[in-house]
Amino acid sequence: MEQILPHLDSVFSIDCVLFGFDGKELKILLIERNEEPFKDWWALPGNIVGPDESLDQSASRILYELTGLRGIYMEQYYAFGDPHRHPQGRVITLAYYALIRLGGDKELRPISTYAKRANWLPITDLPKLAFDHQKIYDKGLEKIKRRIKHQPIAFELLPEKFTLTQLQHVYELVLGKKLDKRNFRKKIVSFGVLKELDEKQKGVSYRAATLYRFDKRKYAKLFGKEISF
Amino acid sequence: MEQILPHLDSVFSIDCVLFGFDGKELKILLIERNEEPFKDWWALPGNIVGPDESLDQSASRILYELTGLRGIYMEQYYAFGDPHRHPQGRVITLAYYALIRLGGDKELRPISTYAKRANWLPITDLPKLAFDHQKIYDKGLEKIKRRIKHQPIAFELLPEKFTLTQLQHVYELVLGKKLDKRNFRKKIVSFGVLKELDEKQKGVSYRAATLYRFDKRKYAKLFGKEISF
DNA sequence: TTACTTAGTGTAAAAAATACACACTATATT
DNA sequence: AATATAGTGTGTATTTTTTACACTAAGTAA
Repeated sequence: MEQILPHLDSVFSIDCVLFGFDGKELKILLIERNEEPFKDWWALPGNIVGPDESLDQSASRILYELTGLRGIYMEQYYAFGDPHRHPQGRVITLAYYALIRLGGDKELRPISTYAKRANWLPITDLPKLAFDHQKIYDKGLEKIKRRIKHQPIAFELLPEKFTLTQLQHVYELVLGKKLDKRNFRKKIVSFGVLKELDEKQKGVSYRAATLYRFDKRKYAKLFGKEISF
Repeated sequence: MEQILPHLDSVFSIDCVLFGFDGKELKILLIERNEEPFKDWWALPGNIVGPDESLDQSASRILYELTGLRGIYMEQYYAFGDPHRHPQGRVITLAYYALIRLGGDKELRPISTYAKRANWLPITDLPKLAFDHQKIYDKGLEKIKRRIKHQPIAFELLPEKFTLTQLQHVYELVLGKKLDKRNFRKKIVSFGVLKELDEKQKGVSYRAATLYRFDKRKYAKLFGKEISF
C-alpha cells in the first residue's frame, strides 16, 4: 500500500559485514563504539541511508567512508527490523556484505567520528557484538557460504594474480572444511574460467607455484551468472 | 551507525508476492489500485510496517488482512529502495513471498479499502504493474526457483495429501521446464521425506493415483534445513 | 467389451564426485 | 656440493548421481 505517505518517524540504516582475507585468515571489520548505547562494544560499521541515495549507492558510500575503498563487490542480503533491536527507537537496518582483499598496498583510511577505532578481527575469535549484530554477522556468513558454491565471489578476496592453493584456502575458510587438493584443482580448472599465467609466485622459500587470473569475460560468456564450485 | 536517531521522513512498507497454485496454474495475487498514483493499474498487495511490529509479523498481518489466511510460509527476500521508485516520496519497501494452496474451501476475504478488487492472475499472462513491482515480482520468482531446489517449499503449494504427479507439476511450473517422470519419482522418493498413504485420489475419471503426505518430522531429522530436489 | 486416460515401473550408459600417494622443484642450510 | 625442507603438481580406480528412454497396469466411461 503505497499511495498514502504518512509522516512517520522511522530510521533506516545500513550495516556492513566486510569480509577481508589477508592470505591467512578470514576477518571482518569491526568498530569500537564511542557512544551510548553499547559504548565500548564492538559493532558492525554502518550508517543512515541518505534521502537521495539508492540502497546500493548508500552501501558503497558507507564502505568508502570507512575504508577508502571503491569498486568493491557488495550485496544486500537481509533486513533486520525487530522493533526492539535498538534501545532508543525503531531502526530498521539493511545488511550488506562485501568481500575485500587485505594487506598489500592500501591502508584503511581513519574511521569517521563515531568510533574509537576500527579493526580487522579474525572470524574465529570475535568479541561480543552490540545490538543484534551477531545475528547480522551469522546470517552474512551463511550467505557467503552458500554463494561461494555457485558464484565466483572467492576471487574478490584474492589479489588479481593468485595460486590455486590460495584459492583453495579461501574456499576452505569460507566453507569451514578441508578440501582435497587434486579434486579441487581438477574441478576448478575444468570450468575454464581461470587463465594460467606465465608467471610464478615470488618470494617464497620453496618451489614457486603458477599464478592464475580469473577470466571475467570467459565466465560471463559461459555461465551468464551461475556456476557450481 | 545507530547511536543517533535523527527525525527523518521515511516510509517503510512491505510488498508481497503471493504465489498460489490451484492444481493447474501458478498465479499471483494482484490488486487493482483505486487511487493515484497508478490509479487503475495492477499492483502487488502491500502495506506500511506498523511501529511495534517485527517485519515478519507485519508481513503476516498484511497477508491476513488481504486473504484471511494465517500460518502461511512467508519469507523476506529483498529490499527495494530506489529514491525515485515512488513518485510521491521516498518509500523503501521490503519484499516477501508466500506460497499458498488455492481453490477448495476458503475464499479470499474481501480486500481492504485501497483497492477496487483483487485477483489471482496466472504468471504466464501478467499485466503491466505499478511502481517497480515487475522488478519485485521477477526477483521473487527467481528466488523461489532457486529455493525449490534445496528446500521443501513445493509442499506449501499443495494440499496436505497430494499425488506425485501433482508434485511434479508444481516443480515444472516453478522451474519452467519439463521433468522426466521416472527420474523425478525416483529422486523425490529416495529422500525419504514423503509418506505414502493408503488412500487414493478420488473423483477422477481414470486410474486413481496414490496419495502422499510430506513428513515434516522425518525431514527435520534427516536434513535440518537443507536438501537437493 | 472396448476405448481412453493416467499411474506406475527398471535398466543401461554417461557424467560427476570421491578417495587416495608420491615424485618434483626451488630455496635454505651446512 | 650435498642435504634437508616445504609446498607444487599430477592420475586412476571406485562409487554415486544423473540422464535417457517405453511399456504395462488400473480404473472410468461409453
